[in-house]
Amino acid sequence: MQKYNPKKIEPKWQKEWEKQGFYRAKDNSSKEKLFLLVEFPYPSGAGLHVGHCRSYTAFDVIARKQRMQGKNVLYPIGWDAFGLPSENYAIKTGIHPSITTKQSIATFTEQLKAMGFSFDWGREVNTTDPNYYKWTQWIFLKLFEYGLAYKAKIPINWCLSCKIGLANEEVVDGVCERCGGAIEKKEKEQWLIKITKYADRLIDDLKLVDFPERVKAQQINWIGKSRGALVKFPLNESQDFIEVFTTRLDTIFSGTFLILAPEHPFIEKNKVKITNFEEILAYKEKSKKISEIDRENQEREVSGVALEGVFALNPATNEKMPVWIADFVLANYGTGAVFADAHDLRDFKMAKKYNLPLKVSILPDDEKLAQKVRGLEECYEGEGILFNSKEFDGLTSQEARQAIGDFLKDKGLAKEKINYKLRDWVFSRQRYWGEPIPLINCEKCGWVALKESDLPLELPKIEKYQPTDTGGSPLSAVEKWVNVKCPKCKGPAKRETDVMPNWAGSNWYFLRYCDPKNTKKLADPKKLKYFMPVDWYNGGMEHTTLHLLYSRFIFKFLWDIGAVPKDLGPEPYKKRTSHGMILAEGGVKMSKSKGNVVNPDDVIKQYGADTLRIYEMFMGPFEQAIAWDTNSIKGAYRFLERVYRLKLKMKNEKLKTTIKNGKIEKLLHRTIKKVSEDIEQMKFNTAISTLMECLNIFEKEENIGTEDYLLFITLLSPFAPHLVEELWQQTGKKTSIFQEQWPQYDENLLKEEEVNIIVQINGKVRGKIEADNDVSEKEAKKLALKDENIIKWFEQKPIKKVVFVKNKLINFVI
RNA sequence: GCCCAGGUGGCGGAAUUGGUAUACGCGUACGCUUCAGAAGCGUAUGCUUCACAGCUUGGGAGUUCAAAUCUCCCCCUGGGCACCA
Repeated sequence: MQKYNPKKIEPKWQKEWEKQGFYRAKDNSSKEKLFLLVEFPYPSGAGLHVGHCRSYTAFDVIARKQRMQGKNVLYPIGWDAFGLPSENYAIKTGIHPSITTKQSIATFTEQLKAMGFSFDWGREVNTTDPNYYKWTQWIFLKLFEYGLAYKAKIPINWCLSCKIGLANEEVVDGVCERCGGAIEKKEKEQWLIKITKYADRLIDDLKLVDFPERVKAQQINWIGKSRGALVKFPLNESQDFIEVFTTRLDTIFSGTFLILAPEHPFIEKNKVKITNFEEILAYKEKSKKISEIDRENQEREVSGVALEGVFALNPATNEKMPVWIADFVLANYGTGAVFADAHDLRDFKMAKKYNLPLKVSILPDDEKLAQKVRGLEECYEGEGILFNSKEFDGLTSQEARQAIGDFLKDKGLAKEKINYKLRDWVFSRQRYWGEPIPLINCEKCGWVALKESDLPLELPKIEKYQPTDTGGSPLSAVEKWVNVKCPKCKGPAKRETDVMPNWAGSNWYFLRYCDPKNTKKLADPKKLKYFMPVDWYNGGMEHTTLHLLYSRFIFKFLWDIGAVPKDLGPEPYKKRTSHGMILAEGGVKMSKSKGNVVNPDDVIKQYGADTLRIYEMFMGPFEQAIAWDTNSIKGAYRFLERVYRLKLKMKNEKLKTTIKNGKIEKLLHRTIKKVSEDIEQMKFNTAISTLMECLNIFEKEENIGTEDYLLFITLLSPFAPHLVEELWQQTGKKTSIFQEQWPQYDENLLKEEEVNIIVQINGKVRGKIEADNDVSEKEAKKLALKDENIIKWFEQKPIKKVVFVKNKLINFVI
């Protein structure tokens, strides 16, 4: 007997499908389009991860089904290939990143093809290809042209021993990730992008898209919009003032001192007045060493130092306020200064510690709590009724914010202000393996953009990938490349040597898929108009804040300047979903160092790609993280083997195609409905369990017609495409299963003629009766009371009440 | 601290419009097949009990004829955000 042999059938059909070009999306089609987007992988040396296989299989299932439903599906793939691992590898070995990248891409391609994914390989993009990054650079020049890219000095994490700037993610537990050395904040010139200009739109337009609520919440949270006021605190005996941002203007009457961030420019400016300047400098030095990550530790005790010799005035009470510095006040949020009062826990702790004055101005409703608050036994941070606030006494916090705001505004001491947590986006990296920034710095003309015709500005080949001692990019050592003539005045000038961050290439790749070979534009507007927006974007949770935010921003910008057609609307993605991670056995993360990485190649070798696909779709809910279980793969393999054997069994027994089996027909229509609906809702695990149930019945049933069997395998085809194609063509079909129509179900065939009705007594299940569909209450009652097993429970007691649910149950209350 | 998701057999999970809890799969046991093993097939499998029956969806209370599903309180796990003024 022939055995199910995936090793033989899988490569055969993969070749055949590629030859036929089934999966090419057509640029011009009268069909409705469907743009399915998965996050393109970083081609690492480690090879394809089983996690990639999970999400790519999920969308492959949807793509295959939707094609069979008549859609022109665009399901593309590409490579997000700039990045640190290749560069670090180059530093270690001297092998150019372009070589390692090429090798990795070749491996990934082979692996993806072995999975049988129906990608449109004709549209492959690669962020490190000059023909691609030409347009990444073009977008940067547009940002520059529209004044959204600017250079500024900002503090970065500086590793003292590696002499290199680190991203926040590279600082682990306050020390350098690579060498474990100390980190210091250092000011450095960086290119920044004014994403803050789009903050409101990035919040408001979330109304237009279908993203999970938590993803929307994360985006909103990251942007961190808060409404408040800017308040001026005049300085004693001076015209000067300190400006403070607050959202709690209602508490201003309890403001008893001011706290500045240690980095606040006020300190340097008022050097002369401050009598304990040495002490201040020491504190500043100390706080420099505390990284952002350590600041997150709330258990840390509050600390601070007074600026001796300086006083401010509370604009509401005119009372004198000491001015302090403390490291819990952040220089880059608000104005880098706060007014401290009894209604903020940190301020409260600080006042207690250093014996600073405290005053209460808000009282809670709760009398008992109010008593404690009044006695300064407890810090009350909530809203309440004003107290100790002159004419504003008795107002609610909300009313008071408005009233006090108006009062101070009249005196010119306050104005409304909306503040954002979102910072402008640092767009420079002092690295090699990234897109060169296409700008030239001329002593006379300043920053000058390259002409569009001079793009792409190719990354020069170099020998040394190590960053320079001064923290400059490795490119800054390539003098021939750096020293150029100014495009404007032809005088001596220097290229920018920083490169773009990883995000640059992934911000807009979905646009390039619509028209990947265009040399004149980033993509033809006509093609964009047809394929965009992305109908459904799936990716990892780790990208739902930054990548999503950045790419939404870039799309909006391109939309604003007319680089993408206006009628598309301001959002690139209609719908976003996230897949759960695949963990190693035991629920820990897969990692090379732990040696628990599952290689998809090994699974394919042992069981075949179809088994891996079925297993990963069946293992659990798609959006949930789940641990790998080697044992369970067998179940997926057994299922496919049984499907294969059923075909053989049918052939041997010479079953005819004409068998009409009402029971099986009904089963199939129920299965069509459930599988079709489950796929669209990404409930792949229950879709497969429904198919398994169907097979279980098929195996027990003698009278299965070929037509029934073919319908069943059609439903299985998106999950196990190779096996089904093989079985399909073995029945003598000359064309591919994937040229077929997706089956439709008949509403009338979903109903059963007979139903089981549960009989309950006092809510407990005591039996069940078989009855015709839609049986009446009266009839059901009669049937139930005939049954001896049910009657015995009544024990002569009278029936108080009967609850009847049609086709489900009858409950007697006695 | 705040926000979100979740807690169901030995395991992954199903059922959330309130209406048979444990579908489907893994594992386990026994049997068939085999020289033997692997694979396969069949049967059983929530817990307690010889049985009758009772109990069971993190814990507690409540609403209801009826609760995994709804309400309240508490506990735990995972994820995100966070000295944000």
